[in-house]
Amino acid sequence: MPEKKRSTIKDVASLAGVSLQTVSRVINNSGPVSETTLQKVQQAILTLNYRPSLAARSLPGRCSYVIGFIVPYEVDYLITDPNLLAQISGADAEAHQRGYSLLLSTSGNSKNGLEAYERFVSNQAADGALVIETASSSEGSKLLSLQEYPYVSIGQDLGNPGACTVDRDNYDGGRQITQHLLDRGHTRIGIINGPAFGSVAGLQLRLEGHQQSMEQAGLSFDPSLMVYGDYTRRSGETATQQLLALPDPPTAIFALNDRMAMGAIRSAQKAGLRIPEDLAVAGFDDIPTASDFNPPLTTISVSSHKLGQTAARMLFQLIDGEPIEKKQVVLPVELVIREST
Amino acid sequence: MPEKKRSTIKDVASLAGVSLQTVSRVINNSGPVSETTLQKVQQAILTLNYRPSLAARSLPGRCSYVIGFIVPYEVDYLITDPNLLAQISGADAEAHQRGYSLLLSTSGNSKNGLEAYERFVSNQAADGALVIETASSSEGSKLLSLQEYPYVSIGQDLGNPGACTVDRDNYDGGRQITQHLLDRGHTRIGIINGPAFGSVAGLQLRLEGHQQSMEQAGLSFDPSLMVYGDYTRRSGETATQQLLALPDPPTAIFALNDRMAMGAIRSAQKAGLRIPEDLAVAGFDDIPTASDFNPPLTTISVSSHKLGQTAARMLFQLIDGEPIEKKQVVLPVELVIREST
DNA sequence: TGCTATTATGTGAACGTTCACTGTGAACGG
DNA sequence: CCGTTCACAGTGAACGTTCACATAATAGCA
Repeated sequence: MPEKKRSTIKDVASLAGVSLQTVSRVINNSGPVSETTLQKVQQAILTLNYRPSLAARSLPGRCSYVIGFIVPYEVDYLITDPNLLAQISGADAEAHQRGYSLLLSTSGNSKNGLEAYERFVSNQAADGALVIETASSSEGSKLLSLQEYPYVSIGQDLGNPGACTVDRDNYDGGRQITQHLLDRGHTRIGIINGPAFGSVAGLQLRLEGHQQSMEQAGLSFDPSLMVYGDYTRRSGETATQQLLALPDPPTAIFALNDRMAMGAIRSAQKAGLRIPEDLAVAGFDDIPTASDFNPPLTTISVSSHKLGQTAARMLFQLIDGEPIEKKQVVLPVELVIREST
Repeated sequence: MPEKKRSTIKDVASLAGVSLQTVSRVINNSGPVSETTLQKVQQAILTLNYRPSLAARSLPGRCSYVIGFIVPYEVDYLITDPNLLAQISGADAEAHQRGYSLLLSTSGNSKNGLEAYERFVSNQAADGALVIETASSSEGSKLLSLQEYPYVSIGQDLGNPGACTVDRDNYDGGRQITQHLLDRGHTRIGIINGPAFGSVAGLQLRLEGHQQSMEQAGLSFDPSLMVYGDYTRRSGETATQQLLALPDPPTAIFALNDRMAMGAIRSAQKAGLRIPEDLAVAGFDDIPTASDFNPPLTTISVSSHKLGQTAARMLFQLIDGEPIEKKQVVLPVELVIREST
């Protein structure tokens, strides 16, 4: 006979023959309980399949056992980012382990993206939030830090230099890709950058890594070999056409993300070039389809799952008020050499 | 001077000079309020930037203003599914519009995937849930329906034929792809199916659509032209090798998802075949990289955003206790013809 | 033995909101 | 002019949990 009402702490208490408070103590083991009562209570909890109500628990000013994950609205780019879900999943895994749940906000249909941030702060629906940083997210982060709301940025937080952030090592990635191309004998390396204006800090670092490698090899960075795209494959194609039309075209292209790299390859193939013999192409991010591409793409890989997990772990430190030794965490990246270079 | 405590309904009431209940009435417009008091209260709410506490609101047995989204744990396949996030985003948009938030559960690290389901039911953390149906999710759905927990399946709910489901029109998709290949003059069409055992109902429907088209054209479905993969690109490659090794190999391949189709193309190219001249290949799902592929993939497309949105809308009907006229909703699909056929 | 520290349990209030009532006046029909 | 109805506002309790405090029983020590 299934009960209509869910069992409450009261039911458990009366079944075990103890007071509410004792049951509460058992649940949170927040106080001394004798061995015998402990067992009685645990037995009762099991029998009734009792679970504390999240709402009631968070009411007395405590925590909500929920963390937020904010994905700023960015037309289609982010939503189709295959690595994003893995980041979310990583954060969820970490949250789950601590008995937390994950509240996702894609800050959907509201023109004013800030609404999503405000909800988190004043709703007290979540004890903290993870924020995917993009070109359009800095306002939101500023709002969070202003309210002293605990949050961790995934990516560079442009608005708040002192904020806690977790990011892949973009600098080292740019360095490694370039070094790899240099090792292959290339000296003229074309760059397909993101948008010229409003470019994200991550891309800037990739570029700096590139320059560093070039200079270390005694070469100088040639701005005439850099063109701009907008992350899409199509922009990678047109960018490549520009590069190949140069009087002295590059023998290798480093696209700052995989999609543009794929566009570059396609564009070059259409022009009759063989990859990698006539033109080497490398990307960045290692999206799942990078290995499926034709030819498979050399790129920079970082575990998105770990990225999310690390960020979540940091957020919990923040929530618990623990001191954070390192506010900016940079995750190591891995060069994945495939057939495109 | 920023207040430490968030403002409560009490603060609003005293500022507006009315009782708590009146404020509550304004918020939920659940009762008659005179024009003048209405304005006073609204003014006070604005001044204090007041937002009702979710926890307190859901405590008196009402709803939690949260819906869940359960993604069953499936090694890497689902997490890297680029369409999944769009579905989530669609559901979130719909939820957002109703003042709801979305609690995501990737049922992460718990071996026993059911834990995620139980949490939703007994925690009363969410008023209902959206469930991505996979081969491994039927147990969980059964648990939900047993507890009379409101939920909507995305995909076919194998465990509960009476459940509310939203799905793309797999049958029609299979039909359209096959018809398209027949129109191109192909009569021997190879099929790359999902796993032979534990295959999902969606795939079965795609196959039935295929058969229907074949029979309508006066052809019969040839089981010897069907091989099995496991959704991955690699399995598509080996499956294609099998098909091409046949004494009378097919001139076209219909892979039941895009990834396997990509594997098929790559495998055929390696064997020296031209796509689509020597072999036409079609997929299913229209993952973002399908158009980026080389050559771009002919496939079946459905708006994932809309899928999630429709499911959420249905869930809200369920939660509100509204009668559901159609429990199984099937979203129309679109044939996207690209260069691979 | 008596006095304090410790362990184990129970009691009442509080968290912020909504629900079921109760109480006003005013409008209306007879 | 009186009873009924309505529009509006307020009051107290309840939701399920935890917190601060009070109590009872045990143990430790002089």
